Amino acid sequence: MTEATPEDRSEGELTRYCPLTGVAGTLSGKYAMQLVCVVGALEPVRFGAIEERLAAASTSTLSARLDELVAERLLTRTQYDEIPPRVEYELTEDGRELCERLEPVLAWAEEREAGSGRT
Amino acid sequence: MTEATPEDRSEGELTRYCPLTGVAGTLSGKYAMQLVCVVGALEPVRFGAIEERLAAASTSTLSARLDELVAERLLTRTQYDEIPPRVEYELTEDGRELCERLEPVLAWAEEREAGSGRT
DNA sequence: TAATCATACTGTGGAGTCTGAAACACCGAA
DNA sequence: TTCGGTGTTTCAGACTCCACAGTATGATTA
Repeated sequence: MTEATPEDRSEGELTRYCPLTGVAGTLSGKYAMQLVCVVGALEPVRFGAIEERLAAASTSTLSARLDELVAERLLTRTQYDEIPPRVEYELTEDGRELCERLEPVLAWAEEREAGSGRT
Repeated sequence: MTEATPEDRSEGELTRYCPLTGVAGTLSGKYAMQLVCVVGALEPVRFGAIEERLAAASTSTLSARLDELVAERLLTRTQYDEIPPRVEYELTEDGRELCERLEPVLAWAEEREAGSGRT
């Protein structure tokens, strides 16, 4: 019960980052963050187009991740009963909000990769 | 070679999100994002303090994640040869940049968890 | 007619990675 | 001698990912 160090670090917030539920957990999946941004950039976008951009991911992984994101209501899946089948993904409003916040992170990460002067 | 659909989506960017190297990969680890922000908020911070904030993660996971982040040069580890041992983690400049971009994401995610009106 | 194509997945097996509980190492203090 | 406080490492089990093949439908082609 040593609650003697609340660390009034002025930062103020410091909310409980603990349980990693919902979005935070979903975003830990491989390609999840990229996926959100890819959809955000191309929407409405079909499965095949996503595959092209994220060529490194397997279809099953993509499919799973997509399902998770839909379950989290970050994006919507619209299926057109045509032949051949067509499915389109779009961001929900929540998804768009997330995407906006995520983009700076990814952009920074890529830039960092690029200019990673090894020495 | 059907390069007929460059999708001049005006968004302009659309950089290759493909290989998921470096930071993007590291951030996919469980608690990685939270970890960066926790260190950012409390630095310089000791291992034990991190554990308190991220109580849901095990020490080994934390340790591994910390190592990865150090390897990515997102944070520094300073070990003091005292008894009992003391180790302090701090953000590097890169880490701080990342943290700044990450915080909006996490804040939003938490907020969303909180106000997840089920209907 | 029969074979082929296009799309968006789904299923399988195995390889690989990650996880948490507990044990470990250290040495001063009691 | 036993204890206490730190941070790291071990280990077996759980989980995730990948490559690849297969499913379904109907238009198109030979």
